[in-house]
Amino acid sequence: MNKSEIPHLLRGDQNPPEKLIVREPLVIDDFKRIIRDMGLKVTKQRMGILKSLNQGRVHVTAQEVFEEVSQEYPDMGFATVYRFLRKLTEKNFVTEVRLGGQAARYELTPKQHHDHITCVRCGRIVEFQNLEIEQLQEEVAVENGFRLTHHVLELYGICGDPNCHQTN
Amino acid sequence: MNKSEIPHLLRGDQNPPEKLIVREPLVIDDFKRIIRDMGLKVTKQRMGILKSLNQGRVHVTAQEVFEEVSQEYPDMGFATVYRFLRKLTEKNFVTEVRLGGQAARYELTPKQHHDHITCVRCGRIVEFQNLEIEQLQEEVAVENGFRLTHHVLELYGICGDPNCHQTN
DNA sequence: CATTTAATTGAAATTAGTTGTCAAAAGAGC
DNA sequence: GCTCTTTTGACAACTAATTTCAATTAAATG
Ligand SMILES: [Mn+2]
Ligand SMILES: [Mn+2]
Ligand SMILES: [Zn+2]
Ligand SMILES: [Zn+2]
Repeated sequence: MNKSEIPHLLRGDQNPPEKLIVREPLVIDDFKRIIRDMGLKVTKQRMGILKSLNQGRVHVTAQEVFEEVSQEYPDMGFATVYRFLRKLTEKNFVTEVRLGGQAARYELTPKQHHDHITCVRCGRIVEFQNLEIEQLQEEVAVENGFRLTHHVLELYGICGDPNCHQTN
Repeated sequence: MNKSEIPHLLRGDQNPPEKLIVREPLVIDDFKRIIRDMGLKVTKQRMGILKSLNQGRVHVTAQEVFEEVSQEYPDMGFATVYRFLRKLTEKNFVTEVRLGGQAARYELTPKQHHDHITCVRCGRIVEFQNLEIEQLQEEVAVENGFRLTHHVLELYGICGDPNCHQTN
């Protein structure tokens, strides 16, 4: 990874930032538990999809999951990925992130709720948590006579990478 | 409109709420000015699209615009609506609102920036403005080494309409 | 007003992402 | 292993949006 991509270095901070959103990696047995908790059968395809979500990049598309799992199970179908991602999302084991009309991205739902800020130049996604904003959203809902169920907060901007600051 | 759909009445407020986001209706000459400002030719299709956006419902889909303009110009094509809405959006005369993977909705960009809260039961969309949240978004961006360009904040919940409170 | 020219149009094809269908394959309980 | 039900992959279908292209039209020019 290019050092210039790391904002805290550009800002001259002394220590690397703690990753804001903590993810405790899962093991094989966790995958099985997740699948059985949903009342579904454990299959190699489903195990592969969870394994793929659990390692490597965090916000992946169905396409990316498909490609990754296909390495191990070459005759897996697209539909299986979409179907299982949908189930996981319904049961909140996975969170769907939709960035501006593009393909949906998926991540294993971490303990802490968070939102995202995306670089419009390089596509880098940074996670953040802001309890003040969360609280204010509740207030806005009440003021308008709503009971809040969920929200989508996506920030877009230009990140600290010098490549992303080109004026063109 | 059903009285029970109006949150301020349910909350027992004395006066109807001022519409938070003010929209000064445009006239024919404004449409022409908008089109010419973009360096485009004035056509009856484009005039019809702007007229449609200017009257009636605020957050409309391309489909809805197409249907409305088709009444007057029955042989207008879909592509014309999409093309012009895209141009208008690029030039910020129109704002695209995307609610959860559905078809994009469009509105003439009003003077004041605002966000939306949508009822997950009846689909009603209410506009709001919260400068505190806007400010906090800026701070979040800076903290993460970003220069903020824009954001998407969509709240979802259950509105004041009794029909929307059914526990089913 | 007529001529010219480049922009715009509608129809249809195309794309991207996702969902539905269905017969064959494969888990899970016995 | 046998049975029953779920799950699967292939492929069709679907939705929203975009692209292509020949015909039409706005508008600049004289
Ligand atoms: Mn995330
Ligand atoms: Mn609005
Ligand atoms: Zn960047
Ligand atoms: Zn409602």
